[in-house]
Amino acid sequence: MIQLSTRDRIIKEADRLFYERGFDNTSFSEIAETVGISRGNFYHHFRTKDEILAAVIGERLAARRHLLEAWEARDTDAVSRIRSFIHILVTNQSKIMRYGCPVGTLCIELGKLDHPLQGEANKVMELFRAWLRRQFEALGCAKDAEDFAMHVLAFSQGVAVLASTGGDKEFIQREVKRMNQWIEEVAAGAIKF
Amino acid sequence: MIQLSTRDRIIKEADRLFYERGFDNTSFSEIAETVGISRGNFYHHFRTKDEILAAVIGERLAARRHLLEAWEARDTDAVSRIRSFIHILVTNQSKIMRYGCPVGTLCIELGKLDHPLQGEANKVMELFRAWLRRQFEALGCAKDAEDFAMHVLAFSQGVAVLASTGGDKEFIQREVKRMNQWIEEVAAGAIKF
DNA sequence: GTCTATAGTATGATAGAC
DNA sequence: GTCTATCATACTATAGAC
Repeated sequence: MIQLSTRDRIIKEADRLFYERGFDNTSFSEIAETVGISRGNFYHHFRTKDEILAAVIGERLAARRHLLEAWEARDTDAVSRIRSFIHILVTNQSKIMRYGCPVGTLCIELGKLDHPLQGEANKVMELFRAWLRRQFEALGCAKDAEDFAMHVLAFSQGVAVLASTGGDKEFIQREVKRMNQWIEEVAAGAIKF
Repeated sequence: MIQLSTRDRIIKEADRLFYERGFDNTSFSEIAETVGISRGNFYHHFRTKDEILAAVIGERLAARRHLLEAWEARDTDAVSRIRSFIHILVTNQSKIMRYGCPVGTLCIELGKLDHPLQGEANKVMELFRAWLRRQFEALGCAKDAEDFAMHVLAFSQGVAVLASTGGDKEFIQREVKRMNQWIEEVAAGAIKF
């Protein structure tokens, strides 16, 4: 177990707080307090709030990239890979039921704030979309791969939103089952549109 | 054209600003400025920020209730009614592509703020869910009506999130078409799960 | 009902000692 | 690298004149 640098500890806690409480609603004081350093020290590592947001988004991008690569290495067929993606909803069930999807909620918030880093946050969604698209292409859905990728993404976002506003575990599991069934039908060539 | 009272004008503008910029990110000054009154006068009508949020949610609840009643009066069959619900995505296309769904984004934001009025905001989602459930029951899906209602809600939320983070008009229309097709299959009894 | 003035607090951010 | 001030600003909210 390697000791994280102060900078990395800040990014880690900011990441968590931005997710759980929202970016705008999280203050420097809160992050500093959680990390266990003073506000002044905080500014030694990050000069502005946008700087730490950029670092958090960068970290999220890298983490997701690694995750997708790991699935690509582990799962040999495209169907299993897409199922791995969908399974995030089950793996992160309890957090999603409380705070929704970290990617979707940040994109939405930055959009409303008209924040300059909105485009950066959207890149995480982009990463998923492009990866899913490649999987559907590998499945032979050349023409519809983009459409199918967007459909899977929209599905996962919708489930996350509803799970965090009154949904229960069973709801998530039912929807995941439904989506897995849809994937099977797509793979079998049963779905044209 | 009846002249709105100052109170109603405040609610109307606050509703719009909460949707477009978010609740927390909208200040009293901004609302007062938009309405064209002073901050002091604002406090004559609403004493706290939570008071105006409660009024906005109450107004939204009433408006949606009327909308659902109007559809129930206009559309005689359940399939048409559910399609009317789905069609909101097309009707409000341009705003959804910018700010997402007013209902979903407020619920998510209040959740992260751990706001006391979170439950009130969720009631709007609840209203949709119960209405959709009744439509599916009328369709003869007694056992699965709740599941199907949640599925339609999740679908609409997912499309709204993705449309506001890189989606285009065509994406919304493709998904609406896909969902309408699914409704037809449910009505025909082709879908069990 | 509408206004001006102002209190009190929290925030993002800086300066400078150790 | 870490800390203790400190600043300027924006915000919610109140008091009181007209």
